[in-house]
Amino acid sequence: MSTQIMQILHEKFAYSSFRTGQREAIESVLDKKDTLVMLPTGSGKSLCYQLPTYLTDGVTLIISPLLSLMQDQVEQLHLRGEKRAVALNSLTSFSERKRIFRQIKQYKFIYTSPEMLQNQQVLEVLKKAHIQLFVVDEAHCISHWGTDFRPDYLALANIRKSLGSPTTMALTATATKQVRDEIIHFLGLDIKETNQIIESVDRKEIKFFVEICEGNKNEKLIEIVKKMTGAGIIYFTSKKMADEWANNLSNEYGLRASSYHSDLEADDKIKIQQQFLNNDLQIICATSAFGMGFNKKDIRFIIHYHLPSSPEMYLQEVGRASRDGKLGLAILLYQPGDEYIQQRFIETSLPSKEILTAVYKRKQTQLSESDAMVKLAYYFKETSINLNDALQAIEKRKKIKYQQLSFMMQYVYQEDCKRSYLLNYFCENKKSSLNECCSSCGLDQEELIAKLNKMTQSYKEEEARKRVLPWKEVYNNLYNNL
DNA sequence: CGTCGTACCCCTACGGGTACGACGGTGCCGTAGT
Repeated sequence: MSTQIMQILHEKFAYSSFRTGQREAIESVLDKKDTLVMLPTGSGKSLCYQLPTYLTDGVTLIISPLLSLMQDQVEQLHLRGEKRAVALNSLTSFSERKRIFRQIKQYKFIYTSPEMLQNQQVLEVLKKAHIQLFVVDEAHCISHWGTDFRPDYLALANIRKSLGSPTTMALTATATKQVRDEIIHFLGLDIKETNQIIESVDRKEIKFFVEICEGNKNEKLIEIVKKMTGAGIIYFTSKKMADEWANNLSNEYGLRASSYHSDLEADDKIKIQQQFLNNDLQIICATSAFGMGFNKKDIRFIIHYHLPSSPEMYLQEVGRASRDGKLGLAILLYQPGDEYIQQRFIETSLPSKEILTAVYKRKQTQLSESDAMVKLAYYFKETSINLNDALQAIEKRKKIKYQQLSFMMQYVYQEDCKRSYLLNYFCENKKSSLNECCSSCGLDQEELIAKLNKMTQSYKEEEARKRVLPWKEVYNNLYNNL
């Protein structure tokens, strides 16, 4: 088996060795063990399910949170010469869907959404397909989004069961012990039998800073951004602010900036990502909509204008910097009162007592079942025998969210090592004694920025060296100079 | 918290001031209607 694995790695993926965790994950599912894999972003998680797919009969079903992610993965497989990959979602045309249904058994990789699996026709077809590996990509979404605004994520255990309980693999980059337990729970896996492959969430190359502002946050943001020459993301908690700042930075300060949030059309999202990748844009002013599945190697700074909802969110967003393994800067700008937005989100994102009561009393006339909040209420109804239990469960959820928020507040005011504090949340200890670690460890921001800018400069020079003039251009230049 | 929209007031006319309340974020799918 071992030589077979290496052979596939070489032939299909053109790699000669594995990165940390990959081999273990692959061997685990080949051994038919349900597996939870937590590897840092950009460490090749898709290989963990793609490779074993080639060593088994049958189909691998991948549940993915975003349409763009599905399209991306399918495209990459196609480019690698794997034609037996397909995405089954709302973008699939009726005729295409019919064709997929007809030849379902011929595919090796089927990508779909949790919502799509609620469609009985889709499920019936998949039942016939002999799914041998059930994969949940970005599995923290089960816990984060499922319990929040995409309740269909919570139905995956039943789906999995009705597909004959295939070997299951959940992949994520950041999940606390609690979130990992929830993933296992909502997939209907046995916690003792599930093999967990966990790597550290620490990204040593990213340096943490917190700036506590007293009414001068805007000036502070400008001050920092003006110094930066490399690529960066500024995260906001409001779409409007993201738009305003993107305009402000480009019109007033001549920076190449654009905003990114859920109001954008899919085409524009792709366009902006592409421009950022090509360094046609230097700065993205984004809401939390930006980043999942996005892989730009040389992002040098991540600034948070608003307070993130949790340490997980913060590490996810910050983790988009420094994929090249070189230095990166993470700055959180905090102004007293910033936590109120998050508090409001907590208070309004769970079903109210009124909705819950209506659901329990089946007063369906006033309820639209497509409403995520109502669906979530139904979920609480299914899992709690009576209304009081459900209300208590909701209170418990709220409490967890408040704990996460208060952890971020403590992070802001933490005078000891910021990194250690974040790692503690993930039950990890800071391994090496990093002197150059964070603002609490006495790291100098100016010096770091100078280093980052130097790095960006050498990147640009390298790119310029690589850029050899195409012969046509050379010819035209010569011709024009005659 | 900060911002923005709306209702209301004043009391006669269209407009300015203010007080109060609402809102801020993440994505699938399907269906109605163009």
